[in-house]
Amino acid sequence: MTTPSSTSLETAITELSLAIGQVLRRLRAESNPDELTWSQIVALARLEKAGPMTTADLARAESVKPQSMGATLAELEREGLVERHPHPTDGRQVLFALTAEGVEARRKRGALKREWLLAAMAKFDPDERQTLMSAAALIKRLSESE
Amino acid sequence: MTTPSSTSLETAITELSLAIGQVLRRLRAESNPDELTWSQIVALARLEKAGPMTTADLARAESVKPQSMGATLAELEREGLVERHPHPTDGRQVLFALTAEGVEARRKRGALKREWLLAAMAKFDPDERQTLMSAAALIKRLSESE
DNA sequence: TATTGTTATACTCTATAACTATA
DNA sequence: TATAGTTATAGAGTATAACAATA
Repeated sequence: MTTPSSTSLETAITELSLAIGQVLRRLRAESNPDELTWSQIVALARLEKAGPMTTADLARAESVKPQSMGATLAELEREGLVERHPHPTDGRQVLFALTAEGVEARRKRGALKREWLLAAMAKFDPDERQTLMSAAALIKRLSESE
Repeated sequence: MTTPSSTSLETAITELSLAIGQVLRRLRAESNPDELTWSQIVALARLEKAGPMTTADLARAESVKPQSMGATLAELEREGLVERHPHPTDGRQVLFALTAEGVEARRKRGALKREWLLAAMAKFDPDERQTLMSAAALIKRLSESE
């Protein structure tokens, strides 16, 4: 833990985590009153990819507490972007599913963030884009670590 | 914007941004009552790297509003981790600098997050670590885009 | 007993708006 | 006028604690 190589690994980790934090602040800042919030986009994207899920499963998948995910889902439900269905066999559980409006909203009301990222990525050369795409998969594994 | 290649770029971008968000949530979750918050770590790291800075410069560097950075610095000052110095020529500006306690705190009170990241990185092979380190520099450029 | 979800409450982070002091 | 910083207020995101319903 005190060898030169782990020290440089630690420096690199600091740089990586600072950079990650900053990109997320930039993404959050790309917004207008109609735009979905980041946590809403994340929840909708997860439901679209994985199909109907319970609050607890969504919370586990996104590394937040069930109460926090519950608040996000309550707001999405209020806007008609998700709807709840009873679980077929377990009366405690509630399955949340995207509505047609939810699919539409995810495409349209996250546009500014997507456009900012696309424009920023366009400034990289193909090799650099490839590195970022490879890194995306690794960062995903990183977030699932432990 | 509708060609196959930009579509796959867009998919990759979505994956990248979701992964980035999730890593940051994991990092935030690695905490105990003594641990510094993420925004405190970021501000201390910036001051340590770049030397004394004004609120406005720090805010620009981290893509937040001066008022937001002011709140972070006020808390750090209350804990004795930074101190303010008058600007030599401009009476409006205030230069914030790390104290000895600030240097110490950055090393010790962000330990859980650093340990989690180190442990997670240890699970990658050398090629993958190299990809992540290259990506760190690119992600930094991404955050500075525009 | 353990799990799912809800309600209540609080803290962090960030924003906007209005203000003061200095340039 | 323009800029640096402060104060006041609000909203998003998340957490913990206490509870009810179901398994």
